[in-house]
Amino acid sequence: MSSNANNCSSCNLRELCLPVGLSAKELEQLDALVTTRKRIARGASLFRSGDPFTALYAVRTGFFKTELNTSDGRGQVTGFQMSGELMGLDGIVQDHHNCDAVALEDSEVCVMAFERIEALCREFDVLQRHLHKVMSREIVRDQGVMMLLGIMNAEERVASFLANLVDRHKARGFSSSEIVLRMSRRDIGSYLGMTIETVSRVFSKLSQDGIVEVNQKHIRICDPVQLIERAHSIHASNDKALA
Amino acid sequence: MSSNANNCSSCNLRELCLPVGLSAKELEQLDALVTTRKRIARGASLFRSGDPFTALYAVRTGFFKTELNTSDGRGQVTGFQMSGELMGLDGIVQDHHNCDAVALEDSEVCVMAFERIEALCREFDVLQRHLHKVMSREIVRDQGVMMLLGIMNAEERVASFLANLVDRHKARGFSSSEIVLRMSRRDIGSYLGMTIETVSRVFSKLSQDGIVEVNQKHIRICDPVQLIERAHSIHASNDKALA
DNA sequence: AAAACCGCTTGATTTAGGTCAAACCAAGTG
DNA sequence: CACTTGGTTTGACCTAAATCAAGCGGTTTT
Repeated sequence: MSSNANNCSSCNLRELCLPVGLSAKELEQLDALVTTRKRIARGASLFRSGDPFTALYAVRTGFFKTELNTSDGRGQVTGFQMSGELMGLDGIVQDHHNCDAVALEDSEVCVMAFERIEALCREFDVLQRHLHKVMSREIVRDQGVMMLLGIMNAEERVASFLANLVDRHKARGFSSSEIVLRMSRRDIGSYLGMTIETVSRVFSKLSQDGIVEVNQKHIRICDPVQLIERAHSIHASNDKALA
Repeated sequence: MSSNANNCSSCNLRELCLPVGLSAKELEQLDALVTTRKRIARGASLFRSGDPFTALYAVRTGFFKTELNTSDGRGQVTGFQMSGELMGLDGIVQDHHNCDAVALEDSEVCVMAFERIEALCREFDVLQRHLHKVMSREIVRDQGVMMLLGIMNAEERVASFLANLVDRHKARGFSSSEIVLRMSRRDIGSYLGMTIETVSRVFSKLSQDGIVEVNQKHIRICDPVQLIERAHSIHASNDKALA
């Protein structure tokens, strides 16, 4: 029994979460990486800003948001994490976490002690390279969000957000036309730097234009091509580029 | 002669750029890290999006911006780098760079072959930890920019930007009250997600309020305390937090 | 030295998205 | 079942910042 044993080598998220191309022997070592699992109930935090940093976490099942909280109680959602994705990289630099990780549904994470990760990385260059790629990917992702917040209008932001979710669903073999939003409009608004009202209005607009069907948290992508169009139009003043 | 020899152990930027607490033997190894130096003229690029990734770069002298360019010719400045700061981390994940690094004045960088960095990190855990901290710091910095772009108004953005520059000048032992902006208003606007006109207006406002004196690229910080105040006021609607 | 140019500032006007307010709609709950 | 409650939608109005436009020093060109 227990075919979903407590190891990475048999995990079906391996290709998303951990490096490919490891030898059998290396894979064995890898299984030593995940020391424990942890269940987080919907609404609870995996870690909070200021908590001591000891481990990285991979989402096994469920869905998370990470957010920064300001002194005045407002917050900025910095990302959403789904199965196979990592959390906690922000904690390395100061040995404590710099954001909150909140479960948006009942979730389970793999706990990987960072000391152990580092030790293994010193032994296996493939794993080392993978860790560096994971961190680099996070940097590139963050820069994409900067771009979104810096130069895109409301419609482009929402379209990018949806297109991105679709991609990540596809990568997991989920339906790419039918997605269920795990986060509230407030979270979406915070992530995209706009109010819930504007998020709602853009959803309605995309719906009117036949690109998506919106039913509360249920989104059907009717026209994925148009969706990507909307994500990349980058203002109306494209004419400058032509001149 | 040549007391500014081609090694890290004698570089006065070491504390910013590389880890402290290395033994003499480790420092020797470290000197093997910087294989070459490279001069970049003002306006020239150190690397461009799409270039193959082979190395990380530390600014030795000068000043850089990194920016993402969109298909339509618009760009988003993602950061400014001064002496001791690293560039190129974005390139690891896909083995090619994901942004352009442009010198804003005649500059010199230390070239550190990434393969060699990784090899040394497998040997020295102190260096390994340092590299991870550097990457984590970049992630935390990026999240700070997200916050800036997501929830701050124009004045807060500009004040944060200036306060940040002041901090980095301090860390280098430069004057903290007198700074020279190396970048154009356009670059500042792009970084802060606003137009050059708005940047200019906020500078004028801060100047009228006696917080700074602005003379083209020369900025005198008259009231650093007030400057930080302005950076953190986070809208006028703080009352919610009190309720 | 006039002219053309470039980056910056300032003013007038417009607009995208924020704010305020009301209604709507599921999902609990007494 | 009426009644909260909390998230969402929609409409009316407002404002911060964008856009449009003009002028202002420097600096380079001719």
